[in-house]
Amino acid sequence: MSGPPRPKQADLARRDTTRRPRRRKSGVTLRDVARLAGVAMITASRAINTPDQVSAATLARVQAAVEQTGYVPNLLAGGLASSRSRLVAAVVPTIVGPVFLETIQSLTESLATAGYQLMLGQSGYDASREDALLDAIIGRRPDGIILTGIMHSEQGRRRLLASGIPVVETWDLAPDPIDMLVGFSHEKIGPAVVEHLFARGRRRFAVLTGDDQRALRRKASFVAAARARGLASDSLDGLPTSIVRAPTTLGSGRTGLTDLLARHPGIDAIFCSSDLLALGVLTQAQALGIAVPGQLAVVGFGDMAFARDLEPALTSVRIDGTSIGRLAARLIIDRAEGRPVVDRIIDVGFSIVPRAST
Amino acid sequence: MSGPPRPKQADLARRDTTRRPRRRKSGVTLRDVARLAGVAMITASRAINTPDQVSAATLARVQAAVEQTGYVPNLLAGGLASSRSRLVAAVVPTIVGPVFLETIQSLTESLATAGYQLMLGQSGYDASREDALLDAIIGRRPDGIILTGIMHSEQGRRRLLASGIPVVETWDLAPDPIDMLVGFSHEKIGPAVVEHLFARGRRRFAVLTGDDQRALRRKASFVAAARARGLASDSLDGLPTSIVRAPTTLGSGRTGLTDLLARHPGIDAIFCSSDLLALGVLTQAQALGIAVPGQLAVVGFGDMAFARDLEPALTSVRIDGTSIGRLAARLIIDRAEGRPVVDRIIDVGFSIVPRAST
DNA sequence: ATGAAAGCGCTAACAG
DNA sequence: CTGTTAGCGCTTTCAT
Repeated sequence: MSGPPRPKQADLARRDTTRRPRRRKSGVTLRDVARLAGVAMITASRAINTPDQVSAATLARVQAAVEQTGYVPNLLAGGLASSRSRLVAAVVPTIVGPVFLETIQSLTESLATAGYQLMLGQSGYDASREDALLDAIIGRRPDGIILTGIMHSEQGRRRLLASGIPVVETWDLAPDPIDMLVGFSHEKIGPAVVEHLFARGRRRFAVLTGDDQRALRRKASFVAAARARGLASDSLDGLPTSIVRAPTTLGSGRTGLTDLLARHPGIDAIFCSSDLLALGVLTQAQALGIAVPGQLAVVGFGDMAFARDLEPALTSVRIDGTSIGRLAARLIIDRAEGRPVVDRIIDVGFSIVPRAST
Repeated sequence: MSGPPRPKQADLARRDTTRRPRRRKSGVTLRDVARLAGVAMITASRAINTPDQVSAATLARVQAAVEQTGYVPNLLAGGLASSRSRLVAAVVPTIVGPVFLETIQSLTESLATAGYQLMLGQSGYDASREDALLDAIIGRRPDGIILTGIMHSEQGRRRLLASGIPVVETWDLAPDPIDMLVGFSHEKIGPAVVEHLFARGRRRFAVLTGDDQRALRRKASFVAAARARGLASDSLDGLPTSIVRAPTTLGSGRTGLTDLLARHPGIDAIFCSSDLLALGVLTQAQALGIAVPGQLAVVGFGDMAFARDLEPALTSVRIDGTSIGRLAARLIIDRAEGRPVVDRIIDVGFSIVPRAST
């Protein structure tokens, strides 16, 4: 299996090295383009990246050479040389569950338009993998990191900080952001929903929620607001509550309603932590012959596209996920291009979209 | 605004250059780790990447140095040197619309487990951006590219081929794959659904479909199979059909049913090109007082999680998106690690999950 | 098991 | 506007 002995070769063409040069694996490089265009590599580079810095004639020759060779710049090499990877990382707990989809979508688009690519990481609900994920991300030296959802062990925060990479946290209004922030206050949502329901004559509230941190904070603010209105008892958690495992599903909405009704038959309004949960409640209410909104008012969260088309149409808390994505991308890009970032903390707010279900 | 004049500095510490060396932007490098551990860079590299090749004592020293410095390897540099980026690109038409979510999810997980990251690109429904996206992807020299959905201009195929990057096409069974393939036959689905409905006594079929290529091919195979059964007329398209714009929504399902019913009051079964569309049909049927499955049978596509929890539970064509993602990842990784790839074309098939709606 | 040298392909920093 | 030189941080190749 041993290869042929290395020939003691004629040294005419060699300088003073007996080593075999590393073989080139890939195809066309900038060197080839430059050679073909009859310019220096750096000139070819400028023609491609900053065409203004090059004469029209040169530009045309380089472009022709690119065309002819099918050259595609190696962004790994470019990134290494310039410390600008043109990569942005996004971390989501999980991609299923439609909550962050809009945000990822608009993020991808905004970034692509500016010449950046999105790298996607899922932190899962498992904290141990978070560390490996962070390494994988930081190791690629992205121009920015966008965090959606949880992911803030103190350890993680420190490593992000130490990396020096711009970070945007989203979908929340943390008291002490790592760097930049695009979000809204989960604490303000509960009171707003309470007022909405109260104004429509509801008095016996219940909550059906997933067990993730944000949803639980919305629930807490809902209960607190109800208590302030004198609508929550001091026993139990203050309000009839059913907590289901995240990610929430239509099925857990159905069982959740059944569960709540069994324990608290008198309720006349339910605040759900997702539209999917609310759809489950609607479905189960129909199956049980409970009139919505007649006997029961239902409020969702997220205002997914389907909410308006349900029967009855679903009242929901609307978060503008598209704006969140667009703004987060802008923050990162501004920072990467060296532009001043004016608002490091952006509150996109929320709204309640009133529909037939309340 | 001019900076201070460059000092004509003492040349003691300099060699023969008067240039200012490029400043190091980032922090800890392998050089620092190696120095601290008292070994050569390459040894530190081996300790990190191939620990078996290093003595236990050296390994411990390097690990300690890594720990102490907080070193995170620069994967851009590593990728450039080794021609292995450990990046895999996935192209989806759009991320909203839950069809490919499962696949992306399992792709991300499988890749992360093996030390690879996923880069996400959206081709949109716009062919002009496809080209820019391809450049952005190829430029990063990913170890593999996974295609879901459309995206095959002849031009695009050629560029992918020329790039030499492993490609996996998914969610289809193309006659002439670019490279590798994990999918199923859309053409076999129509006949299977026809048989399913026929066996349940349905005879007057209709189709409600999005206007994307795959859905239209499923529809065509459905119509052809119905015709073979003698259940399609030769007029029109052979069957009552309503085509809505992709991405499909609950709302277009509602209007689609209304539309179909207005033109063809006698239909007793509808094949929908997505579960969301089917949910819309169910919703509208309920609003119109049409009994499902009594008067109308409904079949969806995708078998989303919610299908089983609907009222009535939805019969749907199940595609194992998770398997597709896992298998696609394995193909890419096997190829990247130099393992032989045995099955370049994998048919994951499909199944019909019979539920109450038929 | 460890190391020295030579790049990977590109761009920053200067000098015309 | 164009070119020269020297790296970016890592791994390959060959040698010990």
